Amino acid sequence: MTVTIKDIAKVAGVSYSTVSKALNNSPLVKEATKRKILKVAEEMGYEPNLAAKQLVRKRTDVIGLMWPTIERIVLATLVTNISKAFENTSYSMILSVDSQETAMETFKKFQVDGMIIFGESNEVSITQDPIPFVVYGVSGKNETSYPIIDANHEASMQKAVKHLYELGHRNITYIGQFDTKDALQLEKVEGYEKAMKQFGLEKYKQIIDSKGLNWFDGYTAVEKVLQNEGQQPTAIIGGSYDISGGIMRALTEKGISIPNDISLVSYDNIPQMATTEVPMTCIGVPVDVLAEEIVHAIIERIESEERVELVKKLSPTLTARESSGPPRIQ
Amino acid sequence: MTVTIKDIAKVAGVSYSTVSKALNNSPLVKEATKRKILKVAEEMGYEPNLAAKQLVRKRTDVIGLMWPTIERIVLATLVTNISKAFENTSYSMILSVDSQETAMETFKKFQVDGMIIFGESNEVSITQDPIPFVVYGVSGKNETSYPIIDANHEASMQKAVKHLYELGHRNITYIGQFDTKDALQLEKVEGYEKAMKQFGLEKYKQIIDSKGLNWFDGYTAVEKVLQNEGQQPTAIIGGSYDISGGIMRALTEKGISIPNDISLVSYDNIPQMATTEVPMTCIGVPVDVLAEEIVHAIIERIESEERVELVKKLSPTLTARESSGPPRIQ
DNA sequence: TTGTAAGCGTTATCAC
DNA sequence: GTGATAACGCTTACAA
Repeated sequence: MTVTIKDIAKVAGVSYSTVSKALNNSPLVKEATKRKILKVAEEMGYEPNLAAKQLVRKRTDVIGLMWPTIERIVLATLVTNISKAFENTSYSMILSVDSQETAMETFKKFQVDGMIIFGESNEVSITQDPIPFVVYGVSGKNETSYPIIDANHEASMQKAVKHLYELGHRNITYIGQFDTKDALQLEKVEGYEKAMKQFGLEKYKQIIDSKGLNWFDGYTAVEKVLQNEGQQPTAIIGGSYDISGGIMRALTEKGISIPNDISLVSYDNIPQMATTEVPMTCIGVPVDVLAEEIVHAIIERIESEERVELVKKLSPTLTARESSGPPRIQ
Repeated sequence: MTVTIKDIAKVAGVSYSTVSKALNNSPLVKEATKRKILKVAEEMGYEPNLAAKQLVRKRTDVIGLMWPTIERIVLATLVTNISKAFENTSYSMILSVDSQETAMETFKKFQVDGMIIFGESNEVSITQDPIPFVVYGVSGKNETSYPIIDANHEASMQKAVKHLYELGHRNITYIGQFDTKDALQLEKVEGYEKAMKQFGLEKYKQIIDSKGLNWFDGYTAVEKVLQNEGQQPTAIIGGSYDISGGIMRALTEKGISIPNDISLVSYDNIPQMATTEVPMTCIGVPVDVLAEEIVHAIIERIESEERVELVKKLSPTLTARESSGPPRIQ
């Protein structure tokens, strides 16, 4: 038999409402009794019944995370981090890998207090729903009716170029996905272009379309770079963790030393960047920070009345590692 | 305000206990009233309250899936499929990506009816817990106290070799991870060895250690194969989806035609195999079948008393596609 | 500071 | 067939 507050009450010799108060750490109960009750509860192996609690409190302290496309590793890392971030809060998290509709159903059923939604294109259907949520994705230029957490991709590229510029680089090439509808990728490219302009490096500008976001896309793109006539880059910015991994591999195989011959800076600020063949300099919002922000955002959304600041753009960080250094003196 | 059965009762002009019965499709209520009540419920947008239901029924119809390592893609596909498989049942699924302990807590909190656990090495701590579960992983040779769903890896390799043998191949090389503690990988290698022996191909046996399970590991392994002296293989078996992808790429790049010069068969039977550069012949338990079996197993575990058949080994299927064909006539 | 009791939305057991 | 009514385990006024 599972033990309830009534059982505890009997053993502790108090009424069960007192037990309830003690368990909820209410100031209305004397310290001594509180301690005693807590001790008894502990001994009896009491586990609160969420369903009962929920029935009266009308809330679950649970957040649902909607993640329809589980097959991208950077997001996997983010999910893990979000999950961790919740451990320091009074909320816990459940995850659904179903379609938005199915996920919504599940979450409604469990009566989650809020939702985190991954994805760029968000169905309007969601908006009219009463349960609070935040979206992690590209905010774009248009207005939204729902809150979006986004990274400042422009600022990222700006920092990357600045870093390389200050090291002395001028020939800085960007390798990333270009011919796509993915707003995130496009923002990266734009950011690169702006930054190059800002530093007066327009004539050195070179964008290589990796065609995709995977390891191999970076690997093959290097070929294109090397085959290009004219000036060779002294530095490359890779558009994603996977792409940069491929770039690094390809350079190494060709006997091109990183960073002595070519410096490499990668988008995506995740811990895995520290353990690449050559530890990778990277830019982006560190994934743990990102996770914290997302968690914070949804909790605030739930707990506070005000609906300010729909779009939140997070500032990126540049983490310098061995893959970038000054260019070889010509 | 959310609508409850009492609200429905008022509108429909019946008692709320009748509403409850009607909603649960009880035979104790007249067809006519049932229809009326259902209609009213529909119109009022009634959504049952899981917490209340759970409080009295002592069950949730929810299964928890524990998935601590979200960063392997084959498992991602499996999770998606399991999630889908649950749609045809009365259960729904929630997912935790936390450690076993944290996940257990969450699941206890929600009072899930059962759990599916991914992983090979399973802590004993689990075993003494009252909530039913099944494990998906390698069953190995020793006894277990808990039910395991596993694929028959030996049979897979046997089918792969048989397929190639019957096409006329003799020089069949296996590329996979070898120097590892991962029981699953070792079983594959063992299976290959047994199968080669069975078909009298021992002298053609060749195992290439890919060192890892990723795309690039397959890609580089091809180099080793080609550099080997002596007979070149006319067929290769790749140890995983990713490995085989790398193998395929490497062969294509070297101008080696698949399947004309070399046939390729891959482990892992997932839909993605149909969309590789050359559609891939593969072996393994089809992921949808696997999902169905897992779902079936946990439900049975929950609903039936008998505790038979702890280990369940699933039979693999060979799906023939374009990447394998008869060897070129010498 | 503690206890009593109402109520959260259901299901299930009776009686009518 | 249908309707009262007692649970389920908990929180929370309100009373003592």
